[in-house]
Amino acid sequence: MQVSTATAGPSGGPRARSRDRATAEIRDRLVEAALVEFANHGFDGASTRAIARRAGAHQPQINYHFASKEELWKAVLLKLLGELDAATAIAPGLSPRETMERAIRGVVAMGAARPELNRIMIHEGTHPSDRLVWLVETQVAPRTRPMLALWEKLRAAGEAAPISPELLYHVLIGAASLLHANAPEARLLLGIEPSDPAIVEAHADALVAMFLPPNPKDRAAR
Amino acid sequence: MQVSTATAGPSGGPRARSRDRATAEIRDRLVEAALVEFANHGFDGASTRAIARRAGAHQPQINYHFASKEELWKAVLLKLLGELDAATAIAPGLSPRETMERAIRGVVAMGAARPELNRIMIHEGTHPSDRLVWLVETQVAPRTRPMLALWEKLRAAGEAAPISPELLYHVLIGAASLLHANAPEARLLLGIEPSDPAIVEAHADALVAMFLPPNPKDRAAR
DNA sequence: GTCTATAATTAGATAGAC
DNA sequence: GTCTATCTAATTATAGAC
Repeated sequence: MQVSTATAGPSGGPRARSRDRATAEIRDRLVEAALVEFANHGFDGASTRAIARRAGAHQPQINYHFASKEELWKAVLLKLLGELDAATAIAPGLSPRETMERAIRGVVAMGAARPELNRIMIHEGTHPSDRLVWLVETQVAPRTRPMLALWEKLRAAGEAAPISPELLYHVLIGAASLLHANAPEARLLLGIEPSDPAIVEAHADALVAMFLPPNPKDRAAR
Repeated sequence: MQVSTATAGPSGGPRARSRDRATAEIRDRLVEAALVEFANHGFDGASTRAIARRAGAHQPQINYHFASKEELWKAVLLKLLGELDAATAIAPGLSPRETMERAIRGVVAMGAARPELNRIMIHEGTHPSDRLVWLVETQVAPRTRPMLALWEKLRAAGEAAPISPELLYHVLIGAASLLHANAPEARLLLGIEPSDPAIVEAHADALVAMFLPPNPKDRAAR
């Protein structure tokens, strides 16, 4: 990564700050363009020329602002995962069941708003690579553990569908994200627009009903 | 692979049949190799050289046996979809519920045995292309319609989870296939082997329980 | 920081000897 | 049918003028 080492004064006069702002902007434009190209064609299938063109920049600017295509890819994922964190942030004071419901709705909302994250993860997950190891070990695993612990608690309380924690992650993410990751297919096959708010809500409702079925004890208590 | 030098007689002596057999064999080896490369890297990311290497052939043989990379890709899908049909063939005399249960178990079994089909479909579904149009219109749509009709029947009978037919396809396929499509990720993240028969069975059992929950009427009748 | 030019490699496809 | 050589185009990355 190219750090903007100030050529200006000791540490940042007005001009240096203005230039830093411009640098941050072009970097973000490149990340936004790369996110789409990586999501559409996979890492190998995406070309830095197409990314630069989409960003309104020249191809060598990628190697200037990022050390390599791979570093650009990592920047893409860090940005998208930050947005995922915002969409699934846990609110304090909620019951385990409410927490899980919020997580499910957050995952669906994120998949609809930013299908690129799931597209990229799905592309990468199909074959072993150094990128996949980085992604799983440093990003996915830390985010997954709290959800699996929560699931075990719900299962013990009889409030969760009969799915083992080992299977939960892929069953839930698959059920929640494929419609959006493969939205172009859904448009052709079903003639629907997966990002339509009414569909997003129906989708989330269905998943909550399936993964968090009504608790028999609650029904008895009513 | 060296074939008998025979140019053989006018139309189909023993030697011609032997050559046809050899041709069919190399074609299938190329299809099997292509299936893995397309599944791992997507259409754009897969190279014909890597495919030929995996098949123990030379790169120009692909253009000799298939008109183009795209025709090879279509041959891959026709083979895999034929196997899917075999795995999900409907048995006569079963109730709608039993038929749906068999379909769910067949989809899971196919995903575990041939993860390449779902990997390729997932790669293609992320962006519009002529290949996607061909895939959806000529292959996916005809196979999907009977399943959706069956689902509506089950929903009307109160035997199906509360998912609209429009959402069913992607929710079910996502829940059933992501674990296998992204098996390399699951191995790293969870330390499990998704093709393990015990996991395949537990996975299918969980999906059947979630998508075909016990019918309240049946419970009342017991 | 940008942009032109280009190096070094690889892509899909073809020609022609065998 | 196979296989070597090769064509054209596209790839990531770099050099250097501005």
